[in-house]
Amino acid sequence: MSAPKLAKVIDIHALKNACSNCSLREMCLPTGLSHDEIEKLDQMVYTRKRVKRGDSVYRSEEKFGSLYALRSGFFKTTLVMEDGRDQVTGFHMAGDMLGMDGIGSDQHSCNAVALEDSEVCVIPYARLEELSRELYVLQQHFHKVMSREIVREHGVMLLLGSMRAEERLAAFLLNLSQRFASRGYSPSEFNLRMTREEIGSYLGLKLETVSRTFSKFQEDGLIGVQQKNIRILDSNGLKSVLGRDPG
Amino acid sequence: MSAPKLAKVIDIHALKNACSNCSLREMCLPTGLSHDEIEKLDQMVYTRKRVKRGDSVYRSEEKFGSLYALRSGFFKTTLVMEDGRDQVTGFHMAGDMLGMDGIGSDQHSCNAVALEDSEVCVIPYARLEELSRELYVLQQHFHKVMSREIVREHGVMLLLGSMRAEERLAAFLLNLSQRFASRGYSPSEFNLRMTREEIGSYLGLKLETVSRTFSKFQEDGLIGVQQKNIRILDSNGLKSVLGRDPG
DNA sequence: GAATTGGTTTGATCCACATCAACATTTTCA
DNA sequence: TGAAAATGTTGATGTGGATCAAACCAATTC
Repeated sequence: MSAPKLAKVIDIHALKNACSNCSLREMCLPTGLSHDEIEKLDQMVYTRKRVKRGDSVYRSEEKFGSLYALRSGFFKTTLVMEDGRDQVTGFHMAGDMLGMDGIGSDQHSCNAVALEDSEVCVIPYARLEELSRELYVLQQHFHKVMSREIVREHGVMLLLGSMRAEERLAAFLLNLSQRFASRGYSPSEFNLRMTREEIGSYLGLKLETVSRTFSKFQEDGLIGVQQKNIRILDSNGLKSVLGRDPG
Repeated sequence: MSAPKLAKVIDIHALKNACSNCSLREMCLPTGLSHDEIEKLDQMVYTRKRVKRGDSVYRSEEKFGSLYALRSGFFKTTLVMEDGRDQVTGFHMAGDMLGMDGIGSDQHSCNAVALEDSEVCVIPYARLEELSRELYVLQQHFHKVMSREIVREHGVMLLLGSMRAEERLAAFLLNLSQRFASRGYSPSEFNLRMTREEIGSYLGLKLETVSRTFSKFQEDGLIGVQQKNIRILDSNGLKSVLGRDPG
């Protein structure tokens, strides 16, 4: 694992009205805000960072100062144990918010690593708190974003604690599919940005098990796999893998 | 599993200055607030509920309206899958905040069940949002509480995804011990409020494995177990179980 | 276009934990 | 108080996924 590198900082005042013009405004912070209110956001979100594949926006133990709205690209967040074992705690795509783990202790508690060249909007946290005291809708939306992160993690706990390998992978694929769909991409064909090992880490499985399970799903006609390219051929079939008797 | 029962509602205007006089004010919402500010909280938190063992403060799918500060007692939160499998997602004790899962979708996504007769303070969520726009310290503290819940869940994901049975149970005991300690109880002797099955569900293990592992720890002189009573005899020993080579 | 590198697939074997089963102990409540 | 129900312990056995090992494939790099 390489040392963290400095990501490039871009002044987006040049790109007049950052949030106002952003295609993600319906699924990001501006959700529900009026035009005038979004202009206030624009003043707060005044930098973007390019993050190259493999680099991180923040690392565990680092001082917390900002949240990051993922504008384009793909991230994983990871935790590392003292003995080196590490665990992927999430995969994140455009519109997702990163960094909320840092608020509670004023320092980050995981690493946010780009799985492809990405771009994030930097949201200085103090400014966000300030503005959300002023704009009710912003406050409300921010709370929802945090709450949903809690619920998402509940779901992962259910997956890790109660599901078998096939169920985990099916749930994973269906979740990805649904998230791509809600961003306007095809729910039935997409490219994985992460390796089998990263999928395994997220799902509490070894990479060989992930690979074998992909092959099994393919044999069963549920999906088509070719390296990182996934086609979902029978999404109902995948759904029925969940909660099915083993065997 | 019995149907939810109505918990008893108590008017705490009678108990003048609810939060002001509460012994938990240092670890609950009032943290960091001035005397005058706490008095504003008092106006917001105007009911308490007694919740009997086995009853719940809220259940999955129920409309969300309030958060609950756990004043005394002990809770578990659980998720239930369609096929009936269920997963304990957390154990909660005095000073903890329950219900934040409901904010994102305006309905609860898990069940909060009392493991012993308990008492919660009802915090109407709309009032909390309002007041936290007014009181910076309250806003800040509330955000920290949510963030810490996210971090806690990260920890559980690490546990479920990367640890072996002994490590999980050791981590569980150390966590409980530390939480009792921070509440002024003995970190080295306490009574479990949950069954082996509930521990197992939380840790992604079967109850037999939990029981065997307790016995093993006892043989190794790490803990003393007598049913629900736990004495931690060698907390460093327990710590060294974490991250140790299998065997 | 050969060689290297990082990732993936597949087979053979192993083991940690699940499952099944029997019994012991504690709690509940008639 | 005593019978039934719930919970906990322990042993014997089974199995899903881990581990070990060997190719294979795709993308870089020289």
